[in-house]
Amino acid sequence: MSTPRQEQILREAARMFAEYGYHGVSTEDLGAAVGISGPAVYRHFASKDALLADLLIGISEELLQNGRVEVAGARGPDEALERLVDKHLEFSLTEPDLIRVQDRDLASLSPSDGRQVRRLQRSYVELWVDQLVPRLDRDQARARAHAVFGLLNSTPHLADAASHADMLKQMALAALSA
Amino acid sequence: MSTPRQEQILREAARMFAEYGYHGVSTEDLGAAVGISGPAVYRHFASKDALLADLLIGISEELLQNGRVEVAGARGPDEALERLVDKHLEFSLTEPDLIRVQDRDLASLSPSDGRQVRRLQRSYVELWVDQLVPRLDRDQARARAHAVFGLLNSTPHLADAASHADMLKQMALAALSA
DNA sequence: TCCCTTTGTTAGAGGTCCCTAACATGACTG
DNA sequence: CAGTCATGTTAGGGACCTCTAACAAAGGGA
Repeated sequence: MSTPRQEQILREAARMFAEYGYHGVSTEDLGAAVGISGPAVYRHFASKDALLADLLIGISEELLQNGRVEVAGARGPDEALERLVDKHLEFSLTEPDLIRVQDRDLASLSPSDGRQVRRLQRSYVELWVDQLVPRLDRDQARARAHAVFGLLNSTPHLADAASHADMLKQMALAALSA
Repeated sequence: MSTPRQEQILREAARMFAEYGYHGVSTEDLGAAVGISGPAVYRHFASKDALLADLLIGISEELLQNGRVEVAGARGPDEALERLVDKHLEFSLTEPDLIRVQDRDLASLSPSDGRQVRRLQRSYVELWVDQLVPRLDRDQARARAHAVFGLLNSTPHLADAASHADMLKQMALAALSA
């Protein structure tokens, strides 16, 4: 389904999109990053749009899938929230570029791909909201979830984010319970 | 120093850059947003780069200036932190577009403008860090400050952020004390 | 009244970008 | 060994983008 070359291009694309934005990176840049010409990228992706869609749909699906597994494995909402925080943090520590691209270049997707990504993201948010409803109404819960995402997704701004993982987890849990 | 027309263009530019990114908005788009042609924008700004620089330097200076005033008016670090949270939140509620553009399109600035903006941002961070050092070492304090910025800057993702201002403040304070 | 400044217009130069066309080459496969 | 497929290459078309040039019109002194 996905060749090594494709994965390689996607990884470099994530890095460059995170820094310069989708429109700030040319197909020539993308090819050069993996040692091929610009047009050769089209042997592996139908279009630059499709490449971005692959990235964003992939990350959205992975986040949602991870989240569902954690919630299913938890005994109750409190444990579920702690596991969601752990998993989300792990993701944002290992893939800060993808985290950054996801909310940065969503508007550059085609309308149909944009809808799909937003639908996946909404499902992921609702997963968190479901664990918060025992204590809050859904509207507050949604705002709280987004705020915690902002906190956990701050890792791209940190030089050595991994060394602060524990602290970020404690901050997130404190914010969830405030 | 700054004409009404310039302010008008800057406001529309912030809105469009926040949504599509600097490279995703053309000078024609910028002009059209205020009812003039694309080239007419150059009667008010030397270049598209200069326009972005105006935006980013302006917001960075305002944040830093606001922060300094709050810290100077506080009796101690705890009160200073609460006032910093209040002011930052007020800013991100009234100017979500600028908040978004600031960390999104920084890489599109000229090297020299980029340095200036990063210097201002660093000073702002250190303002927070200074209030946290009684309890933490500077490295942890910096990570904590960035995480709280992420939390407070989540307002662009919220439909009706203003109605959750109180909750966001409590979350931020809890995260600072965790 | 005349001229200068300000702020707009359209035309277009020069460059970049996405993507296709046409061709090359090496590895399988019958 | 001939043919096909996968994966590269260079050349270039057509669109768009930033910015300049050349000109117009309106307002405000001297």
